[in-house]
Amino acid sequence: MGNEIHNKEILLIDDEEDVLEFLSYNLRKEGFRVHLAHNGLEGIKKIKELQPTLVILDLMMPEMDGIEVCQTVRSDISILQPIITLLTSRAEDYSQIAGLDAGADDYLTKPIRPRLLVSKVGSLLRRNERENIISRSTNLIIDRERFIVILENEELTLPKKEFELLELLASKPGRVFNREQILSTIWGDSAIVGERTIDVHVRKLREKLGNDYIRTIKGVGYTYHEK
Amino acid sequence: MGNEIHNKEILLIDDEEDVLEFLSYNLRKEGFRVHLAHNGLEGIKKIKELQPTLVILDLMMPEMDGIEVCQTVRSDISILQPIITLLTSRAEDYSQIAGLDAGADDYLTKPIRPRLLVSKVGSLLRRNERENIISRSTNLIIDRERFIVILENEELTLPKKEFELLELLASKPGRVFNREQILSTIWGDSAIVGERTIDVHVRKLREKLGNDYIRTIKGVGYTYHEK
DNA sequence: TTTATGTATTAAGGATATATTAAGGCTTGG
DNA sequence: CCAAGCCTTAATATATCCTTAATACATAAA
Repeated sequence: MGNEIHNKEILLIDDEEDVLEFLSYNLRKEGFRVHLAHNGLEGIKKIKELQPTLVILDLMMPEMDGIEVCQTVRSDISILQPIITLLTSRAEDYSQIAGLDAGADDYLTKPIRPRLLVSKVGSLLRRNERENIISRSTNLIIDRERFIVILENEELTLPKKEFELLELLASKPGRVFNREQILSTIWGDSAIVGERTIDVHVRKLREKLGNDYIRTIKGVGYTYHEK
Repeated sequence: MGNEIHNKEILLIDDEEDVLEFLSYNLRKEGFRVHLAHNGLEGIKKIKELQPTLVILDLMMPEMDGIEVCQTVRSDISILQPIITLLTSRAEDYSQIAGLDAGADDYLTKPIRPRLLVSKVGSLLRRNERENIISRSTNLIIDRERFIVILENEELTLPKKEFELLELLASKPGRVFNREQILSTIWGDSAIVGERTIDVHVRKLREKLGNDYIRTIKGVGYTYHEK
């Protein structure tokens, strides 16, 4: 252990020196590249400088608490959005939800166990570099990193929703996704948009890909199918 | 509520005790039979022991995360394959798709709303009651996920009603379904359609499958029979 | 053989789900 | 601030599926 190489920056923001030390010690031991900040303002400044992949952020801090930092970061378009994990004490269950509302991705509960910390961080970072979808038979590549689609050697840049929709459908060629599944995956469980919206995006995709890739199963859903 | 009887095993795998408690409480209240595991390895062990119908699996766990568990389970042919649902945090949007790639069937997003949980679990278990139908002797496969029928290596896409009718008949080869049963299964108990409608759908099926599969028992009903 | 009963077959219309288009509101980048 | 592009909605068009109804056929009972 500790001999894995990580090339992503992690920023820890906490007002308590011991926590910073504890976290950074355990993460550095495993080869993570860790930076520190002692309060919210310094944290935001360093986020802009370092463009970290992951930020671990204490919820309780003087001056500017975790939620505020989170909201500030999320609403600042000049920031390359990091994964944000909140540090909370066990009993503050509601703060977790408030944190998620503010745009946090996950949370860690104190007291923190080193092994859990390390594996969670590893898992969060891994999640960040997802595999591309490649389908040989249809000659389709979905490049998640560059956010482009390559179809029959032609490069396409799709708008976000279209990209996500194609990504979902192509993730399981042949499988029929019903409207409910599509809505909850792409728009979230509290789906606010009308069902017709899906049709429109499908339309756009067909316009760009051709009509042969996405098949409608009337009354059931849509499916991406290999030719 | 809670007075329904479920005879299928559900396994929850999560490293956080509170989550396990929250989930199991809400599911048990509704009469589901719930088992617990605290990490991936224990989870896999219990999957082998219990052969659960449904596994709810946290994506983020120390040691072995949800994706790994999922892949392990899916590639182990000694395991009677359960339905796998991943628990994800809200903002990890694409992990849902990564999860699908890894062989998960569905996912739940944290924070979890009890009602959504219960209804989703119910519908997942129900889905499982009608698994894919495979008949060796007639060379028929009914693939519900892809919503297609494969007969003698030929792929057919049937309209919804025809699909459902064939699905019903083929679920018990040799058994005769009377019109009442067919109506209430496919059209629901508040059947509004005339009986002749069934004949028409049978006709369409015979047109597509050939005349040898669905047999009429005059005055009684229809049956799917092996050759 | 005739009649009665239940099913088969066909075509047409109605019903429903989806396709298509255009427009408006929003966000974003210059 | 304007221009461009994106997302969603709403209105309309289209397509496919479902159902009905009319007629033909088959079988068994009278």
